Amino acid sequence: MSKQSLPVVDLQAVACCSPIAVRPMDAEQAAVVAPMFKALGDPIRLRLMSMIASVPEICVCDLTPAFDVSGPTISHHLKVLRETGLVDAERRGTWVWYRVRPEVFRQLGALLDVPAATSADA
Amino acid sequence: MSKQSLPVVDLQAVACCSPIAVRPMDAEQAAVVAPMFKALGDPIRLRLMSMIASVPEICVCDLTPAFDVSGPTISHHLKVLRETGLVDAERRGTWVWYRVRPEVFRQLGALLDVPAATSADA
DNA sequence: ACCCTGTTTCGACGTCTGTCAAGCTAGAGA
DNA sequence: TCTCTAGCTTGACAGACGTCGAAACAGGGT
Repeated sequence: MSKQSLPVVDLQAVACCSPIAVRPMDAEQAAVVAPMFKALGDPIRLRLMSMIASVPEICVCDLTPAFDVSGPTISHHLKVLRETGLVDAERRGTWVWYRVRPEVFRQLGALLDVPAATSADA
Repeated sequence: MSKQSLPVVDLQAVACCSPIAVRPMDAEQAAVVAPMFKALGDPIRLRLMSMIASVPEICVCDLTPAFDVSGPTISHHLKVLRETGLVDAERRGTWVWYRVRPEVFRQLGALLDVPAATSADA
């Protein structure tokens, strides 16, 4: 479980970024951030992420029934979200609980911010 | 050029969405939005997007030299961004100019917003 | 006509997706 | 404590999809 092996999401690299509508991203930043967007680029993972993000924490047993794919498939997708550092998992007794990593999630959102008066507003 | 064939980005479906940290996304919303995140899920496309978003508009001739891949490859990635509806292209004389579609871009960012006091803050 | 810019086509290669089967962990019952 | 069962994850595989470049094509200037 990722409780004891939290993926090192070079938060520095993300946290120091301005919104992409403000300053172009360099290659290293892009290499760190792209996998996160990629992880959200699958409908199932996006829904998983939204289900996890909209509550403090949620049990896998509540996630799986919401989809038409098998348990292992959900587990695979959750693994992608975990390895990308977007979510954190913890086993408590029989069940595994997932929750978002707010710092990572927030930074990701910050990249897409559109500052009030940006040229992109044209 | 996509000037005369702007991809219909069911903006309704996106615009009506709360941030995913507020309310889980249904399958249809996810199907519309996921391709956009997917488009940003490649380091080259992410950098292209950031270069385009950080200025009012930009010429392909300024984009291509910034990367170590061939012209056709850049063109491929730009096509993905175009077809996803994230950017718009227009030929003016010899060169093609790209610019973001602010509504789409803004809505995408809104999905990742973290409302001030959300449970995700735990 | 010729050249330049950018896109498209096509093919090779790698990566991702989803299922089945097996493995592992935790709690329940004897 | 030992075994049984449930819950999830991991491994291995086949099929689908994405990535990239060489070459061919179209649009525009001169």
